[in-house]
Amino acid sequence: MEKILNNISVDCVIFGYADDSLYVMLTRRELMDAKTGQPLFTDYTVQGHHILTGENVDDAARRVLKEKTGLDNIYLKQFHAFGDISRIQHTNDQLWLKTTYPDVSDYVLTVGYYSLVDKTKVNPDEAHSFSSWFPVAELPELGYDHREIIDKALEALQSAVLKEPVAFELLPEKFTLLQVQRLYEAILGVNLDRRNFRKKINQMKYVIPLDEKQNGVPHTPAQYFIFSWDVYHKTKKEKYNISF
Amino acid sequence: MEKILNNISVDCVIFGYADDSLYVMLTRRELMDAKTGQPLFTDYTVQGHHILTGENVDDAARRVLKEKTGLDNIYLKQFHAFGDISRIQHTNDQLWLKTTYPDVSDYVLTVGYYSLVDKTKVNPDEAHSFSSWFPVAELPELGYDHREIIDKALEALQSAVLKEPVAFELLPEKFTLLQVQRLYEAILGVNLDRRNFRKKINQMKYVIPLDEKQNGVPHTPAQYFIFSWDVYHKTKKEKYNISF
DNA sequence: AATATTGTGTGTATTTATTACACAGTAACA
DNA sequence: TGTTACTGTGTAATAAATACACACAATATT
Repeated sequence: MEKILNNISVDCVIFGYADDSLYVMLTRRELMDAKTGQPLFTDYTVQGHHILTGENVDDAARRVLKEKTGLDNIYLKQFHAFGDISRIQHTNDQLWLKTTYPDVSDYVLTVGYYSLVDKTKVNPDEAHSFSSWFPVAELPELGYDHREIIDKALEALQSAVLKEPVAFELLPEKFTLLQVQRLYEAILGVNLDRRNFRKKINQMKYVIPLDEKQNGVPHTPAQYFIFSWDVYHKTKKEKYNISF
Repeated sequence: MEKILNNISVDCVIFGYADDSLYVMLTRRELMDAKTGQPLFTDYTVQGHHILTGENVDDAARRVLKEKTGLDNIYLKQFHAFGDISRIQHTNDQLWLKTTYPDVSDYVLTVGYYSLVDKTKVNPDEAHSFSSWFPVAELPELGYDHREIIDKALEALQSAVLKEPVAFELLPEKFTLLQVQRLYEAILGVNLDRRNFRKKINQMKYVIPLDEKQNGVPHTPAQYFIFSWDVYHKTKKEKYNISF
């Protein structure tokens, strides 16, 4: 019999990419006054859930991601555990918990994960009815410590894409160099020089040009590339460069 | 009244530096057969403890570090949460828990922290009687999933010292360039070219030469330097260099 | 007094990476 | 036929990474 552990949860910061922009999936939280039927407050949270008995914490995160996006086998990475006693102590959070989840403990440690999904592949029907996408730069009011969680998730994602080719996980199998650049720009929040960026990517042996070009685009068709994890793993070297 | 939370703990991987080498502090775990008085097994674990009610998880880690080393205000960083159901399921671990901590839950999520201390400043009297230092390259048999925890802690430390000047936290206020180099070599486990390393450090404006030299050393006395976090923070720039 | 030991301080040539920057061309569409 | 939007390309300047050798100073050893 699966029960929830009332003091351990996971929270998934689901980054969605589309239209050259980065979004976060958030769930609306609205508490109604029992008497008047008026909303007491409205805010948003990232997707989370308590872990179940007998469940690995990584599996709990995958479960939440699957529930909210319908997606499996997606890049999903733990980035930090949040365990301050104050994290669920604000008035709205206490009200919400007491009325909605009376069994939850006073103290909940949550393990934060982020993932990076193709926003266009998340079927709105599969997403939870109260969930929607917000541009990372324009977040609404957030519950609990979820502002901190999202900030830290974004920092972790930004570090990750500079150090490992995880961004390629998100691109279609065949992609153009502009697609790679736009993705990096969306994640990092900066503009990158096109020619220098292409030079950089071109020197990566594991980004392999195909004999195939775009079709039906209203401009010079771009060459397609594929990413090879195989070549990547076979050719990568340890680097010991101090850079701060 | 402070109680322990029986399903959440912290584990501190305490790295100690001395003699140009990196060590890990481990605690001996020996279970005796109640009848024969013979040891059933002996192994080692990193220092951990369950968190207490009303305690921030970061504070729990600080508490453990203080208990085991007597040290306060030391670089201590959370690096990963470990929450697989199998992590305390091995025979020795179950035997140990059932006889020693019967109240502990079947499932314990642990939050891993690492710290970096001056091994020579850890007073052996203050250290737990069963604790001792092991070179990172020669670890004994480890309990639970502590091999994985230590491996991941070391990777996190290695990444951290390349990206941020945290290694300087460990050096004495006044240090020589060779001391910096030896510390990096110990943490990274590689040899670095002396002239290139000095060139690198010398270009850092926040590593400031003093008008003071070593004394009583059996070779040319080296110049002392200090590290300035102030200058560091004032001069640091965001970098967006892809490097993998 | 001589010598061994151990670490200090210094420079250059080569290669590689980073940065800043401009123009001609192609496919679709209006 | 022009407009739009993106492709593909190169160079000069600067900065960083790498590989590598010798003279010197302070102490300890004989």
